[in-house]
Amino acid sequence: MHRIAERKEDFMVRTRFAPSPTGYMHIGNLRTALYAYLTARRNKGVFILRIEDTDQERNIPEAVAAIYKGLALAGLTYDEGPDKDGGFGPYVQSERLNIYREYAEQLISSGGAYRCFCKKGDLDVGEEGPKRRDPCRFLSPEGVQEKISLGESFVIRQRIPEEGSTHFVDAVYGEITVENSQLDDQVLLKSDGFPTYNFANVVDDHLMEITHVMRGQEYLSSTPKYNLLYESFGWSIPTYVHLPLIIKEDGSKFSKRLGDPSFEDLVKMGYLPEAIVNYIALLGWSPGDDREFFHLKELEAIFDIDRINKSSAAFSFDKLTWLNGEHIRALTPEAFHQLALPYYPAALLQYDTQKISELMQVRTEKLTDIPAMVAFFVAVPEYDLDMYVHEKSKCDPQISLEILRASLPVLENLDTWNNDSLFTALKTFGTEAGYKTGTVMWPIRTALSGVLATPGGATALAEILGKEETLCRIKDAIAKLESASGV
RNA sequence: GCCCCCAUCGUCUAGGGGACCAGGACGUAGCCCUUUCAAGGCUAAGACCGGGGUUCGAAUCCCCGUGGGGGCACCA
Repeated sequence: MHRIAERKEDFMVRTRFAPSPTGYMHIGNLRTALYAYLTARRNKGVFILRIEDTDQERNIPEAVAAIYKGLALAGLTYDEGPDKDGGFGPYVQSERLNIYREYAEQLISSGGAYRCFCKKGDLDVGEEGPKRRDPCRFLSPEGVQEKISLGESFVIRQRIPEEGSTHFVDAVYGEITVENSQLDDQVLLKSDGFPTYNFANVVDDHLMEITHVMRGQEYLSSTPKYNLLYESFGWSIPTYVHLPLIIKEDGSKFSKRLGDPSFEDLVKMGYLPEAIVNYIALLGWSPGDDREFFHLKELEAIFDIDRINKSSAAFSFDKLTWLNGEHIRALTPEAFHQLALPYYPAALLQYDTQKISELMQVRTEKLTDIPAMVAFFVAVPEYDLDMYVHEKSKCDPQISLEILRASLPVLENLDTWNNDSLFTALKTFGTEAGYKTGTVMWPIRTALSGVLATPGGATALAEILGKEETLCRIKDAIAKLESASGV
């Protein structure tokens, strides 16, 4: 039944992403998925999605959907998975219970495992001293039979050798050796018949012919136990690729529970999925040259396990924000416009939003910044008069009033209303009146926006606002300046 | 407590015995450009955890120390 198909491509790289359904995509998980995906793609291999839902108490309904959604959002397409049979299914662990039971029994027969009748927590390690072996591992076959017939529930535990040490080579961390005496007789099959992760991952990775087991570094120390399992079964050991942790800049854990964003959260915060993926790729891996901007497709061509780092990496929102800006600027104007549109207030639609987007694209770092940046188009906010003070433009409220008054007829008489004609007209006006261009533009820009920074200068704003609204706002500003100065 | 892992600018990193008085990026500061702010360009400050070895020579190799992280569940 669960026989391994004879494959010609024995060397075919097969990687897997095996999340448990928690309801969201943790940043660390996303990176694990990404690296596994990239390794498969780079080697023309197969990327598999497997759902690890062996914890009955922790399963969240709908959580599997979040996994699909997350992967799709990131652009990580899998070749085999629950909804994409590749002949190695089922790809959901709760549907493989009979398989685990069968292999657990096999292990008991070969002596690699035994039944344990202790109650939960009985074997908890003490504060000090070597951990003691489970008494049940020494139970006679008769004793076991007796307890079974009495209906006592049991778990199946791995029988770790008393002597010796276990050694393996990790693709990232190199050689690792652990004394067997340090390893505990971990539970393989729980009393509810479900396997533990520790057992299921070994059985599945073998049956699914995973060549590169990629996972977080937190599994590094239990890997010797998995090796012992592989050995007990007589299976060949896959290449292990343990990934360094992702932490925060203060060195603490990056955790959803502690309020740190998940992948989905980051997207809601205005980051582009592609920028997040790009950034995540660089947390723990480097291409070897100075490039930092990558599209997924480019990563697929150059990602290399050999260049994965050992030490944990801190997640920097600053750098992600910068990279997000890079990705935004790399978008076509139309693509950016489509992304920006949902962030524009309804009232903005009276204007040429396409043009607004053109001005916004180079200035947007996060999509969520957009509403605040365009709010003035809809309505000029209350602002202080010293907004008209600008040293570099040699401007103050007095001069501003002069300029606004004088430029009003210039604008009123302008027939062609676009950025170029506006700029030419105002520049000419300034030259003739003896003002620097900047001195003319500052009060107008301020009058039109009421804010310190705008996407585009005075004439760009005027073009978008249109002649009528522009003149109206300038008159308002004149009135405001007049009432303040008492003139 | 025991075991395992890690250690280059604040952060991400390049570096795998001489090409390093350590390179790039983010962030920070300044300048240029300029119709505000950005973007772009230029410049500056900023690191090999400490101590021993090995070697003609060490950021690179070894050992010890220190610091940080991870693991020791019928969770993954």
